[in-house]
Amino acid sequence: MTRSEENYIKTIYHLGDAGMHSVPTNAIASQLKTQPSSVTDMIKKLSDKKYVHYKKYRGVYLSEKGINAALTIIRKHRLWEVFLAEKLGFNWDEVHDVAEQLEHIKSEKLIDKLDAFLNFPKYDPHGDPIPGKNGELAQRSLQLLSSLQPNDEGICVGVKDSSVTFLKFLDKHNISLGDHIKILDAEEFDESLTIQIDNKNLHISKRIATNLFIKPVRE
Amino acid sequence: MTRSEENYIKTIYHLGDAGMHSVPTNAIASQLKTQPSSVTDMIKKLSDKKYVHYKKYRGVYLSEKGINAALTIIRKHRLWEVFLAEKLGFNWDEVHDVAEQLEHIKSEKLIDKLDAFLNFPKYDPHGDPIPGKNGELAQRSLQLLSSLQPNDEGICVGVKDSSVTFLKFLDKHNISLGDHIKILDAEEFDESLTIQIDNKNLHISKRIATNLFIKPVRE
DNA sequence: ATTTATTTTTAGATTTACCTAAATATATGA
DNA sequence: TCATATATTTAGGTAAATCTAAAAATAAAT
Ligand SMILES: [Mn+2]
Ligand SMILES: [Mn+2]
Ligand SMILES: [Mn+2]
Ligand SMILES: [Mn+2]
Repeated sequence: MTRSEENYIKTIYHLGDAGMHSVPTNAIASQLKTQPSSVTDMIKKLSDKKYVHYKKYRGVYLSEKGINAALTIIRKHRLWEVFLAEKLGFNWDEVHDVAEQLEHIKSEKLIDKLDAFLNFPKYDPHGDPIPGKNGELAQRSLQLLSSLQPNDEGICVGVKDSSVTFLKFLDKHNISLGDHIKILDAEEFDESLTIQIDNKNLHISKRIATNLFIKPVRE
Repeated sequence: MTRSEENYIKTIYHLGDAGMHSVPTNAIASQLKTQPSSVTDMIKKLSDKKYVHYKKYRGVYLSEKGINAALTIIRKHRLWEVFLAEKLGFNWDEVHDVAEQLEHIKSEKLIDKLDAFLNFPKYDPHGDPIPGKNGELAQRSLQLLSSLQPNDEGICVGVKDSSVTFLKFLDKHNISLGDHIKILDAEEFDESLTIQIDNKNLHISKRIATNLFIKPVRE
């Protein structure tokens, strides 16, 4: 698999919700910042190679083979992110771009050894689950912070938006994964929330609340 | 710089003895397993970009810019080799191929952090010096084992041939870098040597002796 | 100094991953 | 339903890095 093929497969996986539904050509094009015609070309190649199912004008979705390929790349990407953050001291907003390169290194042994070296982590620095060697994905019961009610409590376990700006915003307000969060008040007007985090009170907008994953804890 | 350009620069550096003298087209072609005509094409590009000095039919040699580029790539290659061997437990005959891929990852921050994580190593697993951030190369006084006389002693600090077969041979006979070696006897007929290593006596052929670097120690 | 052999370059193709512009299919909405 | 808007594909092209075959330059050998 070429680097380009890998990037397409990964993109189709993410856009198609883990290979569940089909993905329109234009969505892939805008994600990869290429022209739709380039996507059509590549889709044909991936289809010939049986990574995707494709019917003209009907979008693509990943085959079993394609899903496995995607999971392998995502596994590598996320393990490298853990390495960069845990071992090299990168901030969580810096790991993604470098991991985009490292994910294409071809060596099964390297990934297995890296996995062991990192102590078989289950989640990456953004709280996303790391697929196992055979593609197993940890599934957690988690909800968006925005869906909680006053007095609900939980642990912050992931970010939905992992853009640099959002991650830097969280840093600025001292919100990190693992933090215990309790909803103190919900403002009906703008759906903003007052939360208790790290024993301090914080008022956050709806926008923020819809991008933080919480694992609820029984009071 | 593209990956291909980097590979050419690195090859020219090695074949031209650290950029000292010029390198014939065919040498580059056979090293990179490409056709001489492909080399000519690339050389023209590298010349346009001022990485090499080139006169038709006269071979190429690296410019100052080219030497710096080469040292950067070699620095990355060797740091990754140290990482693979020291941190991930790769054997020294397995690190090179993976490092060939890792050396092309583009992130200055990554390399600086990796360097620090590894505790600023001066040599790679084969005893080759690791260029510093500004291209400084440690120079040691070292000679080939084959050049020593009976009763001379030294520390084994590097391999000249770092092919998988030679490294595996050394493993088999328990020869590793850092070992103290003393010449017991030199056979004039076939230039083989009897050496004391690790308190055991070993008889080695000329071929072996010309591929081990020794740092002599005063008796 | 010629001839012959070797090395290197040129000329012209090929493959991959892109692109633009035009054609065509699908979706939307009056 | 039929016209219009949008999405997608086709057709034809480009740049990078390769290749083969042929031409030209250099080196080696008589
Ligand atoms: Mn990422
Ligand atoms: Mn991530
Ligand atoms: Mn190496
Ligand atoms: Mn090495």
